[in-house]
Amino acid sequence: MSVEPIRRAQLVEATIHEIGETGSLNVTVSKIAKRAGVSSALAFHYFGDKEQLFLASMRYILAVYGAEVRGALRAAQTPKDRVTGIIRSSFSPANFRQDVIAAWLNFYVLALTSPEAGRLLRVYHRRLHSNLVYALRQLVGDDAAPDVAKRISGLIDGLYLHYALNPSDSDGEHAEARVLTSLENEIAAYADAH
Amino acid sequence: MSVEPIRRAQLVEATIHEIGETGSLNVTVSKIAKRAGVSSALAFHYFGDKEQLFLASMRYILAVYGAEVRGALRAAQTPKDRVTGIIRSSFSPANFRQDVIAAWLNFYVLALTSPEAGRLLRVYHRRLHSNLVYALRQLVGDDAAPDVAKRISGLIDGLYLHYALNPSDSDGEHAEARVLTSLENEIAAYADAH
DNA sequence: TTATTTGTTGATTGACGAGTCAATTAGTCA
DNA sequence: TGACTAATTGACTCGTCAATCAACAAATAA
Repeated sequence: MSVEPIRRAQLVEATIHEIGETGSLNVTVSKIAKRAGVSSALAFHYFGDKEQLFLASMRYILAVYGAEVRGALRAAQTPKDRVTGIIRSSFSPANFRQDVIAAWLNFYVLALTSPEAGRLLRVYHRRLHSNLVYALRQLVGDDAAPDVAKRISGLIDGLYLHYALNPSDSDGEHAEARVLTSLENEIAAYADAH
Repeated sequence: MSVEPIRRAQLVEATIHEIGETGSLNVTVSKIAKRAGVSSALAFHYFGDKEQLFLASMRYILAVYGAEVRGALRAAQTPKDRVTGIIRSSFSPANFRQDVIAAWLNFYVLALTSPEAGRLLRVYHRRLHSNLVYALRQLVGDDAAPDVAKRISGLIDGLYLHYALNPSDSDGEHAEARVLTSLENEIAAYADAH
């Protein structure tokens, strides 16, 4: 069988590592290729240009995250399990690796100008939102679910950002616990209203 | 009187504009200088290097934001006014300008590797946090205030991010309203507990 | 007036990096 | 074996850009 998928995976992983080390997209394709053990020309051969290489890396990160969420949803017994599963997946160790954090922040910046990056990001947001809405319906009602979902997902991303930028003052578990507390607040607020 | 402060301000503003247009820090000092109507050499003369020029721009943005918050706090009559004032300042039009958004996101990326940027960001976070805690004490009690503040500030940054990256699906007022709703939830949760 | 400080720039450099391409090697299969 | 395809690279191009510096202009002081 062909080596292409292997090389692609090597290059994607090298890209993530390299971005994690320098903290920015100012990484030369040569360095990435060297880390992957191939020539830079090969990276261009398989990915066309640097942006595509980075986008492939982001798709990989998103795929890993998506798999984790699906696993949590599959294991969930109750509606609440579903929501907490999504939240916990968002704060899983995989997402808190230094290189994954760096990739995310640079992805945000890229999304400002690259239509393709913007699309990819919006797909992720929509999926997260619809997963949350679906799980929240039975907890806070059909009407409130979309708004609650916005608040939960906003909090997830905001606390993730805080952690990413100041790991010393809060760890992943803290951040996760904070979101879960907000979830309780939301459920309680709904219960009161009924 | 000397022209230095004028030139510095021109360069800072030009930097912010230029970053807003390209969406990234990949802006040449020459372009910035040209927009400011001076030579690139002058920019280096006044700021030393590119990073310092960008950090000066961020300090400017933070100063504008800080002034807005102080104004809101000064005008506040009740504890709740104080909190809503902070929240509203965070979502003020000044913060939603395309160039300010771009500056913020790039600032986050830079904070990953530049100690000076990291320090500056942490100063901002601490100030926001302590403002919130102070205002929240009378609303949710001394014990809960710090945790509530973390959730509110997380939500502010998260929703700001969402707006920044997908302006079509939510505008600034929406985002602001969502945070205010969460604030009500927090206050209600505290009231119930007593 | 001359001397001195302040403001300013054009020209230059040195390093780097994305992307290309012609050429080589390794693998496949008839 | 030889012919064909896939995988891979070294060397090169072309452009870019941060940073420097020597020199010039303008204002200010003596």
